[in-house]
Amino acid sequence: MAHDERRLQVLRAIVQDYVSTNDPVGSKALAARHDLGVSSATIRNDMAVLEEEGYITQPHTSAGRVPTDKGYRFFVDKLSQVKPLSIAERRAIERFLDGALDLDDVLGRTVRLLAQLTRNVAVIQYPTLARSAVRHLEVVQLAGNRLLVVLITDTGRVEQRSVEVPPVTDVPPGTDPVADLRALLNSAFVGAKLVEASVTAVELLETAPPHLRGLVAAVSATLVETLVEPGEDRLLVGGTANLTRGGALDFPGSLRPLLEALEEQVVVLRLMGEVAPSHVLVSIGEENEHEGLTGASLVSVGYGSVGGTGDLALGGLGIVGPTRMDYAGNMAAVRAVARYVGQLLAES
Amino acid sequence: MAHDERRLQVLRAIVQDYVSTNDPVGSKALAARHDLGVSSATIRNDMAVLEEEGYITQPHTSAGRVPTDKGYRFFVDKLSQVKPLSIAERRAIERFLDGALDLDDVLGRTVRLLAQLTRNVAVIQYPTLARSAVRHLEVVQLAGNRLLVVLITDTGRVEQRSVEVPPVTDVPPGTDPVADLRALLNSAFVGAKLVEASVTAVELLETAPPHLRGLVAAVSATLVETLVEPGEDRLLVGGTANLTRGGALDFPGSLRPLLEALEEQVVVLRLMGEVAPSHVLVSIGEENEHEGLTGASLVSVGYGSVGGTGDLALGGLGIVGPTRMDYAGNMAAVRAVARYVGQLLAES
DNA sequence: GCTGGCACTCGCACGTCGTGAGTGCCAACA
DNA sequence: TGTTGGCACTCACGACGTGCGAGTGCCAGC
Repeated sequence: MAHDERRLQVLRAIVQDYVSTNDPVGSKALAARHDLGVSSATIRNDMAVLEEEGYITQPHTSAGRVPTDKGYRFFVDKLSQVKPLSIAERRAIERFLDGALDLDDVLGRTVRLLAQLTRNVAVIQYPTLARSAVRHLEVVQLAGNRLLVVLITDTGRVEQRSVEVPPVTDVPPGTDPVADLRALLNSAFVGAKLVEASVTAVELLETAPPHLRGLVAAVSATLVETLVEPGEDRLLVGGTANLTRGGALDFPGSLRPLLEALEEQVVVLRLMGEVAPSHVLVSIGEENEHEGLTGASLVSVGYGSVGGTGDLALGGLGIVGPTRMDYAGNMAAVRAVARYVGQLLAES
Repeated sequence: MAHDERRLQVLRAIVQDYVSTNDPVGSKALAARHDLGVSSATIRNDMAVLEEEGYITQPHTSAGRVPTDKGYRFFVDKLSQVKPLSIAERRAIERFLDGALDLDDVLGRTVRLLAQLTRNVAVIQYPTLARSAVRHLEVVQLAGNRLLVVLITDTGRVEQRSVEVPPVTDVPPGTDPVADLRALLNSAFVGAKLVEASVTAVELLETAPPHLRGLVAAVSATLVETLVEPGEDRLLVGGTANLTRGGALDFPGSLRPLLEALEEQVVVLRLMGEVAPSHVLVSIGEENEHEGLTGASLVSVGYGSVGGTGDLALGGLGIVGPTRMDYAGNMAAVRAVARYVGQLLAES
């Protein structure tokens, strides 16, 4: 029907106008700013229907209309057109990210870049341990019966854990248990995916020389814990200052809960969940379960790719902002940055 | 003079009342809440003098008085009495920090603890590299001619750097340059303070076998850069949600500049500068040079101690909050936490 | 099914005004 | 000389009233 078609255009126009002006948009203004070919009266009728269907709402009688979460959702799914990045933006991405050396550096630059590009809070997850492989393991003796185990993954991530180990007995003369342990661990784990580590650990324990078994058991246990627990994934957050853009308008319930949610990284990590590099995930307002985020939207996507299918990501990155955001632009920015980061990491 | 004495008590009372109520305090309320033994009229006279001297000011005619930065400064220097922590607070510190294993864990817990205890933003600096000694160096071959160098310090801090190295020529048969490099670096650097590293590096370069000199030079250069540059010090920030406590009252110019300053860690790091474990440093409002912090105060102190004199700290920790804060309480909390963290780190 | 017209609603900005906390000054007192 | 009660004055703030105007819903006509 021609009706439906136009109604959707009205919805699109409302979203666009509201996002750019931050004022509830009325039928008259809409007719003036977009040539929809109909009068404001007709638009009013359409708006009434849209409101009845729950896509828009009015803050108070005789104010303009504002999109609801459902309205944004529809806009994102059906109405928004891919918005190619400007050349300046593409350039900014390259200029910003080229020259990064370490993983830390790459992620740090990325988060700043995304925050600047989208003028929102940017988040990036460290490459998830579960999908990484072991490049090297280092064991250093600490005071007492504690060992420091340093894990270096093929993505360049470095994690350390302090491990309490049982005392070693029956050491064959002329050998160094720590050095032996190091050699043993490396020969067993290097090159293995971390998901397989628990299996490897069991095998290793059986074949290890008796006097090292205590050490191997303790260290393996820590390694396995470290990666089974998804809470161990780390998140980098940047651009929180952007939350204050637009005064207190954007986040009515004050931004305290939002800041809390961002500090409790788990919340955001769970939301980003299983993002794939191929598909930008948008989570709008009330769709977010955590209460601190119910007034915000998250746009995220996976970066890097693991395995042949390319549908597993090394980690996720994205932005957090008011529901009233430029979804099309932000989706494009997030996707472009993720792609570039993926390339960068693949090179090293 | 008895005069002066009483005037100072008036100033103290004003600071205390204002901090707890967040309302400009008038002569009458002051006379009612504190028994200063004089009437409100007399207090008015004292207030006039205090205002003339710049310790207090009135937001507008016929409102109460509010302390100026100078007033807070005087209060902190001369008037505040040490406020011992409650038993509950001491307990909280122990409960919160005991059971931490890694350095990361200790610092993470500390920052959360401080934020919770003082209800402000907490910051903690990683143990500064310059004052740490090398416990171990690890070298891992990356793709191409890149090496990953991992530095483990005696404070448990782990830092990695990716180093571009020149191709190695004239490798004697049967030797592994990377393994040789690792052995060489460890025998030279382990146990050495990082401040002396540049000297050590020069010596090492002279004695190294010719075919390894390129590698040694590149890696040493990176190591030296890493620690000479104080900007490499890292900062952990927590409790930013506390900035929103008290609505927009506390930070009139909105908290955007403050959030920016906190993200630009350098700013805070420079402010904490050379904190000693023995002395709590308070930096109030306009005393802070960085413009984002001119509406805030920083209370910081060093933790851990290096060398016999005990006046060099491993790093600093502290809190950032509105100038209108409970200085006495916060100074006590910061000092107590720092002392405890110092103990924790000394044990390991 | 679209349009212009019209009556109606109601949040917001603005001006007025009373209130009260707080001040400065002064004369009297110790 | 320092303290006190008294008094006139100031002025931010909140309550109240009001006009404006954007926006709406509805209806008759095309």
